[in-house]
Amino acid sequence: MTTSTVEDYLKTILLAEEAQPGSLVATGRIAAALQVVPGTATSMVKTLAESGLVTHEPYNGVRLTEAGRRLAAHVLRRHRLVELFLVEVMGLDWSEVHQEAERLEHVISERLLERMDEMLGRPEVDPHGDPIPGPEGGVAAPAGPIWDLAAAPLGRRLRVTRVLDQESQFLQLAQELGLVPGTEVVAERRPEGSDLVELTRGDRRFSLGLAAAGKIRVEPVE
Amino acid sequence: MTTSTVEDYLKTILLAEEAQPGSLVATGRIAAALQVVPGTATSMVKTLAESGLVTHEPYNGVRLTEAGRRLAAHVLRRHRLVELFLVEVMGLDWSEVHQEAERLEHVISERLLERMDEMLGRPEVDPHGDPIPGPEGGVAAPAGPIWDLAAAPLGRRLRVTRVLDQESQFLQLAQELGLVPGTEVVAERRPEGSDLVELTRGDRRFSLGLAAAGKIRVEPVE
DNA sequence: TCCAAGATTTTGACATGTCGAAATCATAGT
DNA sequence: ACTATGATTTCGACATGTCAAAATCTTGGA
Repeated sequence: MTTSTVEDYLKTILLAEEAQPGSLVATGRIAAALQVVPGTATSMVKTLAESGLVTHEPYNGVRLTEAGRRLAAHVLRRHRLVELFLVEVMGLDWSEVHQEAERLEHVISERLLERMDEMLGRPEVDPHGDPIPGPEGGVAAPAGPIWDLAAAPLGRRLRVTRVLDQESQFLQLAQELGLVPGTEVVAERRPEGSDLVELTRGDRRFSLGLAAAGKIRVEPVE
Repeated sequence: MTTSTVEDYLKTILLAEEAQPGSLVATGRIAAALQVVPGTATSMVKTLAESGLVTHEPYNGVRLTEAGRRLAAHVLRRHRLVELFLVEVMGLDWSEVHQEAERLEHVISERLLERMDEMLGRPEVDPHGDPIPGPEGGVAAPAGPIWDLAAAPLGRRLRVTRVLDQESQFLQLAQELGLVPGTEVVAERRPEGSDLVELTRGDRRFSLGLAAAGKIRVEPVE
């Protein structure tokens, strides 16, 4: 049986690999993400390597094996289906489901997971727009260009597709501004040196710092 | 933070106290219920005693303190609300929810628990008829006589109120026979020395061994 | 009363996952 | 080409929860 600690490490490594495709994941990044000291991450990585879930190049980094990737994708599937379930069925706020899912993802049976998936209509994304891996671990590839509000062209109609931050504080802000997956916005201007972008949503105007804007993925409407 | 191991021990002790009100709980019973060797239960009991959750009379047994009882009741509340939720909302079979709840009970937040309670209409019993402790730990006291099918008077209309076994095999059998909380049966005869009771439910007749019959709680109808 | 059988506790050991601190490695900048 | 800096690894220690086996206690029956 894989412990929930192992599941957490694998999930973290998968997310880091997706953030930087092709490169090895540094043990330091794993340690930071899981809030443990670097030595702890190293020793756990060695354990994972002995179990054949990752390959470890000492002093260099780590990469999931096929078995590790499969397991990690399955944890992520549970996490994201649970998040969507908590929002859609239980009526919890999207800013508070991450933590809950963080614990539930380790104890949900296949059977219960299947029921959730069925109730939700085989969804492809969670409340934050993050793709939900299928039962076999694959994710639906996004079509079209990948923009965010810090880089998307000005003056075009854009639809929010994804919010890349799980902090409840940021999510509450995004919700207040209406920057949730599905809503439409236009990036009007990025004044030189201002480090922010001016947006309109319907007839509301507001601004967002570029760091925050970079966490809001969008796609062109039509 | 109380670990889920501690929660399991407390819950086990609470159930054992309820089964034999007034008497101390033997460490051996705890060990058997939790599938650990006796020495393990002893050392855990000592830990619980140091935390002020139980009082321990060495070689004699253990009893929950007020703090321990409150915590245990809360675990039981989570367990039973989750069971009911899984049956009512998720459509799982009552014979398979116990194991699932056994894990979920340790990771459900207060918030999610409250949502479940609300969705279910503040229920008082779980799918097996077991009472659900309130948020403060109290349980609704059953009114009237407490009978089971091994002892209930013959020839009277009886309503099943509770099934005292969580084994999925037994629960499946009970379901096939229609011996689930709410249904009506009559105990017709208990032939001398036969070790069984003959029952009717509607126009169906069947028999049940006394050991099994003793696990089916009933109350008189009107 | 005394003892044997059964239950309980004690003891020493182990697995897991963590930390702090020392040792080691990689590499950017001179 | 060297070195200082930052990242990584190693090492020893600890907490939790478990087991196996030895020691201890309780108690019913001769």
